Amino acid sequence: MLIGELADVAGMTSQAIRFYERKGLLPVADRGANGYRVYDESMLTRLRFITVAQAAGLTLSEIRSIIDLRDDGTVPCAHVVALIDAKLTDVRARIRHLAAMQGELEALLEDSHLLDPADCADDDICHVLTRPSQDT
Amino acid sequence: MLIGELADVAGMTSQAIRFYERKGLLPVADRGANGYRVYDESMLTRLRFITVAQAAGLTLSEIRSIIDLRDDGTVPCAHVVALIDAKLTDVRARIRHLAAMQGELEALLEDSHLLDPADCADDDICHVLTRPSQDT
DNA sequence: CTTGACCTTCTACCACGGTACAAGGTCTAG
DNA sequence: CTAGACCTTGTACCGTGGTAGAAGGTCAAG
Repeated sequence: MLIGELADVAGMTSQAIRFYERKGLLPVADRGANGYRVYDESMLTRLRFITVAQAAGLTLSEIRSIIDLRDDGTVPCAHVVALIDAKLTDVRARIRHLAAMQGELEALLEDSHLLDPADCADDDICHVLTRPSQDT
Repeated sequence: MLIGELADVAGMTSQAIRFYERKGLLPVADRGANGYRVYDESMLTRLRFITVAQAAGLTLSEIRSIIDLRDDGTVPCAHVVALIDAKLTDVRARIRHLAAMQGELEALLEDSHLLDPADCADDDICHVLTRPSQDT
């Protein structure tokens, strides 16, 4: 299997596969007599793992840390659970942060109805943004 | 007022101010006889506006679009309201996306309790991540 | 034997918001 | 006059996950 075919099956581009290899997510590929990378089925499993892990919100370096453990002969389950746990904490924090921002944006929109563009002073740039923080 | 003093008052670094100038968020500064940038109070208002707008989640290029309108003599309120509206839609979508991810991560953690690391197959990399998508 | 579709490497680029450093000029106090 | 604290410019770098393009080698079909 050459890189292009593998890429098609895995639903990504050849460049992405080379990129993953460079990043250490894939073993350095075997080469054919012509220098072309040659793959077998097991590589597809790996690519699918990467895709699934990415969908779970893990970064490539986190995924790499999992793969490194596995390649070292360690069962990575505990590490994966720790990563997922940390990611969950992170996601919850981001949701809180975005929810706060959502509230602020809604308040800005709300207040903007009460403001007359004719009153928007030059040195304020725009009172829709500057009033709320100054009035509160 | 030189750039360092302005930076101190505005709570940012001199480099950041030069960066904003390069990005067109600030007018090209007047220079003293020695070539140093010289600022007056009005620049502080501008920097504060940038800070407030950033806190509202606007990007520097969005902030620039507001400032450009103001500098063109147009009252930017309507544009600002449109930006805030779009940002709100964006924030809501991101929250939905993160909430979905949160649910998936919680499910993965939940399921991980039922899995025995001893069963984690080599070619799976780790079943904590791969099982759910394959079992479902 | 040429055309087209592959493959190879290397390098640079995208957004985002700056930060860091180098090499130089300037100003003020002692 | 010199040290230290400013200022100037230009350039490169950080992380994230790739994409794009150049310049070349390879292979199968016609």
